[in-house]
Amino acid sequence: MTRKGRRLAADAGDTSAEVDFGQLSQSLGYALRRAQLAVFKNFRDTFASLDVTPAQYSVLLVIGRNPGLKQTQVSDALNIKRANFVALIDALERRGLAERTAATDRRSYALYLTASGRKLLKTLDALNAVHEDKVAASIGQERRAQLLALLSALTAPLDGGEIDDESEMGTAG
Amino acid sequence: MTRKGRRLAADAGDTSAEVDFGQLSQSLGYALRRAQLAVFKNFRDTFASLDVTPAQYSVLLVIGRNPGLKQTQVSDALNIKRANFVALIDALERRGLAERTAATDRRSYALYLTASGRKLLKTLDALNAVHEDKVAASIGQERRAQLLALLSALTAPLDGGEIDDESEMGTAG
DNA sequence: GATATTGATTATAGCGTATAACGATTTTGA
DNA sequence: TCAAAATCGTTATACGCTATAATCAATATC
Repeated sequence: MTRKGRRLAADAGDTSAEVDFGQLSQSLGYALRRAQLAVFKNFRDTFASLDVTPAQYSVLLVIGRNPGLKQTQVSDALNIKRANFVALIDALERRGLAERTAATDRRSYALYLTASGRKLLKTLDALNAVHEDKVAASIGQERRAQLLALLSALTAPLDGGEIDDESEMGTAG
Repeated sequence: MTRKGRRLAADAGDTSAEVDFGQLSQSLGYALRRAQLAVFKNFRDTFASLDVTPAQYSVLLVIGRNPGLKQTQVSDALNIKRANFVALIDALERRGLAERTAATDRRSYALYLTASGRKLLKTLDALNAVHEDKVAASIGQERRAQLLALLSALTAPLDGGEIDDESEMGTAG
């Protein structure tokens, strides 16, 4: 029996008592939020033993693949305000995973991973593959790829190019 | 060469300078996060004139569709900690949109929308339809439905049922 | 009727995010 | 060349969202 509206049993009122979610059941934003929280929770659980957050992994990954970037470049790429990036890179440096080195432009630093940072990143990449597999398990690789495609199709226009109020919409299929 | 990794032009270093995102480009979590932020931003923009947040809309909607629920039931349904729900419902009550009324169980309140709350909710529902249309415009109704289905298929198992570490995975397609 | 549980609340702490302002440095353009 | 503007990293700060523990009143349990 596939109920269309999402419903939950209320632990409190033991009788009947299910909650009608109305249009929330058809809301992309609500579904995205729930999915994102669930996936991030899985990520955090997977990475908990190494004490690495999603944001930290993304920073290590970007520095590892783009050695020598300055802070602004990394933070811009990851949509992190440069002011908030300071504490992030501080923590990674304190743990001996990344380092700020002098750049030709003396206002900035060139960021690199340390040997230990590169080594950890390899572990993290492997863990991340495990995490992605776990997440994809419920829908399978094919649907996972579909989902990725749909998400970037959804994100790109909202993110960068403004949506014109006057533009025809709804028949993009 | 079609670069597989997502890349961004660096505004700073004018030459070359694109950022390699590596496995982030194929990460469901990262894609979900970006999509969710983009969609929520669109929501906030759409609802800004009425000063209603996504959380507030969800509360009004659930109370409107389930009059008489107690705070715990609403907050549980929306995955809001009951402690944090207090300020939320306080604000709605202060604005004259919802009200706490005496319940038979005198520890709790029965929540209802006021007349003004019901009226606003109608406006919000209309606005929400506009918002959803705007969001769906980039991918069309068909793909929007696909996306919703994929998201709930992804969320449900991670959310409720634990994923067994020993279970076979990856070939669910 | 003593004890445990529930519902709402307060206080508090943490994290993520946002802005403004600052000092040092580099770039610019008159 | 030199003053003004822009850039880079940083600090301070504030807001929102989330999480936990503790409290009080009321109810349920046995």
